Amino acid sequence: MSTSPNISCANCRISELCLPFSLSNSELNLLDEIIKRKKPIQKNQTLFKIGDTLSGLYAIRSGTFKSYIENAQGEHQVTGFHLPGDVIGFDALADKTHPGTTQALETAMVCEIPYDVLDQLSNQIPRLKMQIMSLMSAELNYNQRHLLSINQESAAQKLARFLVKFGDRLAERQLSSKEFQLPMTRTDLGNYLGLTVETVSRLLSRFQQNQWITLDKKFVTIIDHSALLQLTD
Amino acid sequence: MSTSPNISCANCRISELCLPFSLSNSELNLLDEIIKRKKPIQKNQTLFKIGDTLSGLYAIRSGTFKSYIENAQGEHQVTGFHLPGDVIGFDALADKTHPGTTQALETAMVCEIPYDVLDQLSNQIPRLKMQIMSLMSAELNYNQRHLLSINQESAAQKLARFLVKFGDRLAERQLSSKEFQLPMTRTDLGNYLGLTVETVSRLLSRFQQNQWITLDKKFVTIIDHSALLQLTD
DNA sequence: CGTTGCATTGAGCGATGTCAAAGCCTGTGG
DNA sequence: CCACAGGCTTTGACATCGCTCAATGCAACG
Repeated sequence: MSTSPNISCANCRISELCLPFSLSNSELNLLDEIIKRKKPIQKNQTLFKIGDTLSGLYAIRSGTFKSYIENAQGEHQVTGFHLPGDVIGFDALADKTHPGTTQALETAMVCEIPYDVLDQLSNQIPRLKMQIMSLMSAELNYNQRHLLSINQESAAQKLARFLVKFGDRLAERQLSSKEFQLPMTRTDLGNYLGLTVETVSRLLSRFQQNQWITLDKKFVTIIDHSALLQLTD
Repeated sequence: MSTSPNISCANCRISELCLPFSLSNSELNLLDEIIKRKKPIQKNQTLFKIGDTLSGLYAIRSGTFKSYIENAQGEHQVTGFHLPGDVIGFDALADKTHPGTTQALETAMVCEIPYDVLDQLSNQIPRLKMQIMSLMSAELNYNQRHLLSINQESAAQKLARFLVKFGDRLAERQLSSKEFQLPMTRTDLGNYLGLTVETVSRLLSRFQQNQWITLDKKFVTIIDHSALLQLTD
């Protein structure tokens, strides 16, 4: 089954990721009607920008994205990387405006869930409302864990944890947790982890020397998973 | 008007903070019926602990709290400080279990909004549902900004920003943004900001030497607000 | 009045940032 | 198809900010 533009929610292979709750067929069909399938988004194109009015939430069908906010001087802070099945845009619900920019790291497909219709529909389908709250809650949790890592771990620990977690997220999507592409640049990765590019590069080299991973540009193979894990706790 | 245990939502002086949306009187009365007013929570007592089953959300009527999560070794990461009017517990919605502990920093009063009733009521009052999502979204935003500060700013910048922001949050509550108690220990503050106690202590001393603040134990007076602001951008 | 937790201050060091240079891809246009 | 430009990555030398370790001070409380 492909992720072609015209597939329905009921048949979408990532529906259990983006809205992983047991909706009835009739509920799924309701949802299906409101979802807009957008045309492909090319690498480096933005899905929305800082200050854009909230149009809707987005479920990623394929491809990966990064999100970032800016400080007063226009410097970026990468706030997350998003994979197929992720739903993004929750941070815009508060003031109906996106606080950050979300940009494709490779060609991607998304479904838009228009905000106003979602609002109505979540009244008709209580489970949908709960599901959205649950996703937002999970994001809060994820960010808390990230803060813990950022604040308390060494550069090597942060990077090792990132690699393992990224693999875990891929595994949830039936992909290999041990062999994968890192879709982001070293700079983006360093920015996310609070490290400089140079540190990221040096550490990746060291991990490779230690025979913990192999590296071919953006392609990572985790050889010694337990060594990485051990570093993180 | 006091924050006595038996006051109704309609008359609560912080209702526009904890649920700052225009509910009709009948809606307010509905909300009023479900809210449990808890007995006072003493300093160092916990409101809930890591792993506790979600009972409900909590609106703080008076007092302050800190929240923290733990890593595998039991080390704490302070994830936030909560003031009157804040609603906490959203991070437990995902798996109906609190991922962290919330502890009173001084004697406090809270209202509990039982989860199951909230769930039902949010179906009857769509605006309540939106309000909750909005609060969660705002928390996501706040955490993103915190990450930016943690990752990109120097120790002095982080601390200066914290002092200004804390003052701002007090101002939103009609309290002085320039003269206030820091309810947390230096250790908690350092932990939150990703700094050691010693660094926090040294910086506070330096800020005082620079005539930017005065310090008397936990009581802070901001003398040169603009100097602190300037440091942060 | 002793104990205990919290805060302050100093000295020294090390992890990570900064600065610099070179190499390597990728995409583009001739 | 090749040459070039620009961006990304790697590696090295060096500097420094904030951490670690240690000691002292201070206040609250039993």
